[in-house]
Amino acid sequence: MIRNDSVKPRRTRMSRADRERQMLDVAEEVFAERGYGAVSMEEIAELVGLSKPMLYEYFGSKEGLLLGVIRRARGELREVTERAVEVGGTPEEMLRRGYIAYFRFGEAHHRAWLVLLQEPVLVRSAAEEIEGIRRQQSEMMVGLLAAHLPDRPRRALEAYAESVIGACERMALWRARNPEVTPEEAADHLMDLTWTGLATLNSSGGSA
Amino acid sequence: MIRNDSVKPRRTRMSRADRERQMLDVAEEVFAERGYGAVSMEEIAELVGLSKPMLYEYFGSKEGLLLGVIRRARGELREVTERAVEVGGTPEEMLRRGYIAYFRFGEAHHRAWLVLLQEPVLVRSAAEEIEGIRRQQSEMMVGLLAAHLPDRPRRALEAYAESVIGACERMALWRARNPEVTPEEAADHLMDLTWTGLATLNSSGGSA
DNA sequence: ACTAGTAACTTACCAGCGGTAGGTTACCGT
DNA sequence: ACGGTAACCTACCGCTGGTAAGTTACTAGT
Repeated sequence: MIRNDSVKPRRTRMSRADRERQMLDVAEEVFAERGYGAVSMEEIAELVGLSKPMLYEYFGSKEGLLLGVIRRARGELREVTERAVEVGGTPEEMLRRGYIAYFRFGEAHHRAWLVLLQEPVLVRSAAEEIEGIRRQQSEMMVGLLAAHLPDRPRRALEAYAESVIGACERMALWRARNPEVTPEEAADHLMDLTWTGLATLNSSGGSA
Repeated sequence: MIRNDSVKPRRTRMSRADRERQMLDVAEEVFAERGYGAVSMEEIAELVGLSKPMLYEYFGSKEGLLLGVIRRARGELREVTERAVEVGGTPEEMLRRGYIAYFRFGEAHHRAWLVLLQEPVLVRSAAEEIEGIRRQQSEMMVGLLAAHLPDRPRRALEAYAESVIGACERMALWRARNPEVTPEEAADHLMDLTWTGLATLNSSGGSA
């Protein structure tokens, strides 16, 4: 049988792990670029250079694929922020370093970032999965706050943690619209709000 | 021709405005309950008691329907918070009243609320629409802050506003998981964080 | 070097969804 | 009584997510 590689190019077979990473890369890019709903599985498969059923073998469903993308990105983010916080120092320094790490991650992985911030709540079945990761994020934050505010009830600390995370996410989105703002600057603004507080901000210096 | 009303019940014809409101009510409930992706237009039409093309005549597309739900809810929310802030008083009072109004709205319209917070990210066009409304939200917040912090550059005020909005949204989601937290309590926590600031929080009283 | 096994990959299909064209029915003004 | 029009329906289409069943290429054992 004659092979015509120019029409049907030789598909290089890959190991499970490599293929999976490649699929996630493609999905991440295209979800971020055009949105989950606007991209078909067929199209993703074509971009990867495979046929659709392969995606389903690896991820089970379209939701599963999105979930894979989100999980990977969240994992990397968690690693980065935790490392930044675990250096130690005063609570203020830790908080600030955490903020900076968070925004730097957004800069470096900015495609993954968009997916992470914009798509997660979509998937109903993924809600629990996401919830777990969030709880980790929140736990870390609560731990940090507990060291600094030992007298506060845990409920209050949870509320602070949740609010801080929300502020971070929104700030990251704002930064995406204002790319000239550096991670350090963004962190300064957040420190002004969450650390110094609006009350004392008009008398003290704060960020420029 | 013989009419059998028990099989095909008499559909009460309604005026444009009434039908539209009814459609939005149904869509809001079912989107919140099961998620945008898990509900078909056919099903919504059936719940309304009409056939599918009617939905398309009114809203153009499924996205359009979601957009309608979101727009209505956002409009109501904006109205409520603006009214709460426009009463005047010190910046601190205004901010606190704004928070409370925000969380009270979440309690009163809690189905609409879930749609509002969770679904926009899914649909691209909806996300853009939302962005506009958010900008209004942000504008209002910047105005409030500008009165209190006249010396800050506008860029910083924008950053604060954005962060505060993010904190609110996240806090609302947290409250959905902890229903025993009252709107006033949630507002107190947010005031602790954004007004008093974490730095001064361990020495001053703050919320219980 | 030949075969057997298996893991990677494909073609070909389906049900159900969003969306639409074109016809039908009930209400209103005259 | 009778158009006219606005509300409404039936019947269809193309495409998408998802799957069953078969094919191809790499690998290990002899």
